[in-house]
Amino acid sequence: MKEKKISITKEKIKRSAIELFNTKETLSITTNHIAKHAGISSGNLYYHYKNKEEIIREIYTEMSSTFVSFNSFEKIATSENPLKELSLMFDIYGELFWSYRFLMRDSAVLMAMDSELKTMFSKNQEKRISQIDGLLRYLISQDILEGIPNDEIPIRAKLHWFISAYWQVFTSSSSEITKDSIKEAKDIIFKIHIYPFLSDKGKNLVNQ
Amino acid sequence: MKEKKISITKEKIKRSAIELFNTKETLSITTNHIAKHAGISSGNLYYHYKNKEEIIREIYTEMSSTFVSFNSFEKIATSENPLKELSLMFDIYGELFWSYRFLMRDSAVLMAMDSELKTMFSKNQEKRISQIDGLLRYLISQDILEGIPNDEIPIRAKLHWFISAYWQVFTSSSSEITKDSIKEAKDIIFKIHIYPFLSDKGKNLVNQ
DNA sequence: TAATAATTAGAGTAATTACTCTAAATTTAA
DNA sequence: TTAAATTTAGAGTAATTACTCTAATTATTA
Repeated sequence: MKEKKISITKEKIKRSAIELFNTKETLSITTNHIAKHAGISSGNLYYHYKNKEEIIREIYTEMSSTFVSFNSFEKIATSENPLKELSLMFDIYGELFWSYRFLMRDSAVLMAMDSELKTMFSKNQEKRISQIDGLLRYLISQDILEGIPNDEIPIRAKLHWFISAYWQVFTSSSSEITKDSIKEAKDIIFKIHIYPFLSDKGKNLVNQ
Repeated sequence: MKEKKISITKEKIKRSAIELFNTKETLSITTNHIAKHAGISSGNLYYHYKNKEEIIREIYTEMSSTFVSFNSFEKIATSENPLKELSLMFDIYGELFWSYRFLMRDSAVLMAMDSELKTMFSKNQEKRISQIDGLLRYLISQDILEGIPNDEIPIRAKLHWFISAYWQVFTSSSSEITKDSIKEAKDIIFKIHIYPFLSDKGKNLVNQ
């Protein structure tokens, strides 16, 4: 079993990159900036990372696996109050999206610059959408949601993901991303896309 | 009254840019590519345009004013069947979005590279959203739509715009933009966000 | 301790590409 | 027809920035 040694420097590079990307214009940040901010030389940065894209991809992978670790259909399915559980899960995602907000905000830009990242993103996206699809079906099967035509489920799943993932792209076109703008995406999904389809049982769960 | 003389070369540059941006990766297209495709020299291109961004901004302005020329609240408000009129208008927008699809697809990238374009885009966006807001209120006032809480109108207007303008960003993250993917955005707005709120009167209008 | 391996600095390179400059060609005006 | 203005070509520049290379330092191991 090969042990991956965690290099402190490598970690420092990643953290610096996240902080700079989050707080400045992603496009304006060069590898030299990242190295400087990490307090190391440019050559050293390239000793740890093959190139700039690799840094970003590693950050994406980090966020992605954190996401997956919090993401559990079982937890929702076994909960007494699946809707509340879902809401909590959204709050955790919100924190995550905030920590890695440049990835959400500039996803389009980053994908345009790195096709490998685009592939990763796109694959991940498909998984999330089919997960949402399954979740909607589950909530309907449990008579928590009602009145959603079966043939609308796929497009609704797509739409939910679209809002979760792209609302920050939209927001950042006219203002800064804030924790509130992240919460806004959750609100849209719940208030506009879930609550109107609550069964009586579902309504009770929400009011609990 | 100063007459703007239309330069054939300038026009040729614009058309070439649109075609290249639409059909290739926007980021990969250089001014040299555009000049070559237009059959002129690079120096000539810069005689007509101050810089690359100016070309893109001019294309954006062109699309924007075409949009506005088709965009008429009056036409909807005076129509016997406002919903059908709205649907027709969406089809025209769809054509427009197709012709300038790189602007929709890569809006985030382009804005990241040109803050002036971002400002234009953002101002335009605000106008569209308040227009949609007004339209929703009108349809409600005419008892065509019902059941939409008043305090939800602003966020729904935002959401409608978001879907119209950003669905192509989402689509292009996993596949090519097609006329179908543009139509999909319309379908989502109508099927998911309008039809469920149709009054009996509204339903009749749709079935006409 | 000596030898080897891993890490680091930082100067320097290489490639890209937006944009400039000048002189020539063409068009317009007088 | 000649002078002036506009348009064009294309070679060349300038600036940026991702990335390389080498030599030195530090850590590890035998």
